Order: sequence, then C-alpha cells, then structure tokens
Amino acid sequence: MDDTRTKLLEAAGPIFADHGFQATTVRDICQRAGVNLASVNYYFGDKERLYVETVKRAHGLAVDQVPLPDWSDDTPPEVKLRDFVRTLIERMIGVKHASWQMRLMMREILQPSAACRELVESYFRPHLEVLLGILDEMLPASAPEHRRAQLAFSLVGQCLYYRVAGEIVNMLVPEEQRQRWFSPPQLADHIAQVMLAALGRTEPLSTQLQSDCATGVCHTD
Amino acid sequence: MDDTRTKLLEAAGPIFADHGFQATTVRDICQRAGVNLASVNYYFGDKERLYVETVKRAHGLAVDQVPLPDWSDDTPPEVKLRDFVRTLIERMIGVKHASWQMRLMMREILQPSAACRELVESYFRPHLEVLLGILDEMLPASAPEHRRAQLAFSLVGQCLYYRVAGEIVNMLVPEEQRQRWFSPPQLADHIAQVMLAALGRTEPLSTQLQSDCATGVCHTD
DNA sequence: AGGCGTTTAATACACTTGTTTGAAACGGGC
DNA sequence: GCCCGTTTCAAACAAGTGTATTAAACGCCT
Repeated sequence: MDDTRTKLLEAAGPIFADHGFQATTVRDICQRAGVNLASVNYYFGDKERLYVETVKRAHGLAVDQVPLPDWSDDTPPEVKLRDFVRTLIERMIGVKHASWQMRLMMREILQPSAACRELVESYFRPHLEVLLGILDEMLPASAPEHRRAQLAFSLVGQCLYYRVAGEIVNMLVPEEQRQRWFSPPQLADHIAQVMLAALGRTEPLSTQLQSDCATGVCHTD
Repeated sequence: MDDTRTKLLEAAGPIFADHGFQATTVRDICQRAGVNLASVNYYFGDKERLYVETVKRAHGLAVDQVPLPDWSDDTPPEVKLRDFVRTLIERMIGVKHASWQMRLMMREILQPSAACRELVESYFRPHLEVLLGILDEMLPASAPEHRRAQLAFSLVGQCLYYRVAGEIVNMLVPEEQRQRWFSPPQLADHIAQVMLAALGRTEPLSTQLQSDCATGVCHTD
C-alpha cells in the first residue's frame, strides 16, 4: 500500500515550499505526515529523491488545477492573449489555499536544481510555445524571433511579478486600494491591456485612461 | 581594528546570496574570510545579526554602484523612462561580477525576513516614487492612482523577470541567440519600447517590427 | 496455522550545525 | 617591563541533521 508514500508527498509539498530543500528536515515531514522517520528513506531512498518527486508532483497539480482553455479556431488572438494572462495570474496568485505548488516552483525558477531541467521542458517550454503562437497571430511575419521571445517574456514577467514580489506589493500599496483594485482578474486585465496596447491592437493606455475610467477594466467577479 | 569585521561582511555577502540564510554555514563564511570560526559571534553576536548587516550593506552597495541619473528639468519623460529601465536592468543582470547584492535582495523580496521592512522604505518606495513621477508626465490627470501603480509594476516586473528567471531564460533561448540579442541594453530598450508603445508615446510594436528591423532597437555597446 | 515478503517502528550512528569557552597573542599607556 | 583591554585561536559543547540498522508488526498466500 502506497498510502504512507503519498502521505509523505503531501506533507513534503508545503514544507519544502516554505523552507526550501536544505532548511526542511526529514523529521518535520514525517511528523506532519504522521509516519515514521525511516519512511522517507524506505520509500524514496533519500531526502533529495523525495524532493524531486515533490517538485514533479507540484508542477502536475499546478497545471491540472488551472488549465489553459482550449480555444476554438476562430477565437481572436486578443481574447486568447487575455485568457492566457488570466490563467497565468490565476496560477500565480489565485487559488490561495493550495499555492504551495507555485511557491515550490518559484524556488526552482530562482535557483534551479536537479529537478528543474525536466520542469522547463515539460512545463515552461510548452507554455512558451502557446504564447508565441498567440503573439504570431498579431505580429508581422517580419518580426524577428528574438523580439517575439522578448515580448513573451515581457508578458510572463508582469505576471510573475505579483508572485515574486507579492509581499513587497503588499507593503507598498495600502490595504484598501489593494482590496478594491488588485484582485487577480483586475491585474490580469491590466497586463493584457498593456500588451495589447503595446502591440497596437487597442487604443494606447493614456487615451484609454483619459475617458471615464469605468471603461477599460472589466470587473469579473 | 574592524578589519576582520569587514572581511566577514565581504565574505558573507556572496555566500548568503547563493545559499540563503539557513543553508550557509558560519564555517563557510569564516573560511572564505580567512578568519577564525569564533569571529562571527564575537563581532556580530550571532549568525542572524551578521545576516541583516549583510543585507543592509548589499542594498547600500547596489544603489551606489548603479545610481539613477539625475535628469535636467527639460528631459523628456520618454528618455527618463528609458534611462530608468536601463538602470534597473543594469542592476538586475549587469555588473556581472558583483551581482551578489541583487541575488541577496531577491531572496528578501521573495521571502521577506526581519531585514526587509527597512529595505522597502529606504529602497523600493523611493524608486517607485521616481517611476510614478515619470509616468505622471505621460498620463492624463484623470488616470486613477491604482492604474499608475500597476503600470509601474508592469515595468518593474519585466525587468525583474530576467533576474528571477534568468536561468530559465538560459534554458529556453539558444546560446547563440542570447549572445546576440539579450544583452542588458538590448533588453532594456525592448522593455522601454513596450511601455512607451503601450502608453502611446511611440508607434505600436507591430508596426515598428514591420519596417526593417535594424531600426527600433538601438545597440548601445 | 505457519511462513514470508512487505511495511512500520524505535533506536543508534556518524556527522554537521551554531555557539561557547578559556587560554594565548597582541598593542598601547604608565 | 608590566598591565590590561581587545582580539584571535583551537578546541569542545550541545543540539539537530540525514541515514542505517535492527527487530517487531502486518497482510496474504498455501
């Protein structure tokens, strides 16, 4: 019965996410899992094997939890882009409860370990390809490859920011303003607007913001 | 003589930046500094005090090393914005040799510790104010405050990305392309272009990229 | 029931950790 | 020279670490 094996994986996730690989102790994990100390070595060989297994599982859960929508063929690229941003933001800072997966992946992004190469190939690269496909629909054929990649990174960077620097944002923006204007869908729409305006698919932001500010941001909650 | 004190601080910087607080050992630091093991306790009391001292010093060095230019009053906001981005990018991924300061601050951003609140007030908030000032010159007076902040975060997020996810970018973009098109000034100019286009201060990117692609990116090296 | 592979359990081991200790070395001031 | 506050040093300490070992408990087949 692999019951205690999954109990271990389940307990290890949040702990690794919070403290990192080095700073978490096998004893902590076992205690939280309610299993014996020797179990991690019995089931995974050593602490590191348990770690990479946990990372893999985190990435699996993250994509299952908030999957990309599958668009019909005639979906305009503007909608696809906005949906893409919404999905990213939702994965980053939505799903408040179970976001240990993202915290763990963030550690891998910042300081790749052995488990990371696989993460890149099976998670980041496919997503990048999707995004590049969307951008291609809006860019002239003459746009060089590196500019497309940089545009993609610009978009992802804006989303990633609220995960990486979320605590800093909390300190910089007063609570009340945060509550009213910094919900995930609002942030997502802002980022989508920036990108679409930069690409010339909508009015520039400065003119959008000139009119009554109720338009321009759709409140989806 | 505070010689060994500064030797300790100097040695501790890169090590804390690489491994984080928990995972670095006092022995490592002392060995690298070439001083006795007991010195850190003698001079700083304990490991944590040494850590916050190191963080403070890192932030000091980071601003001294790549300061913001002081613009003349008639500098157009477009130039200021581009300079701002260049400074940020330079701090993030330029100064290859001595970038342990940023790596260390990145850890504080991702997981704020005791040393962080001070970092926010004396470093992040002043910079945000400068950026907001620049954006104000380009935005209509009717633009709500939260949208200005979000625009600022969009800009910073794009810069931060290459520091946070630099390793991932390295895995996603082939070496040759990186060498030719991903130098700090090139990335900075791309990001400035995205923001200026989004704000309507330049042509949208899709039309910029339609013309011969030699224009549009200035190669500053 | 009995035997056997699998899983759990408690404990021990070797090692690393941050910190402390006490003595030795140093450096000026009288 | 001698004293005394400061600094260095080697060694040791206690706590905590990952892992190994051993025996006990379990589940299941014939």
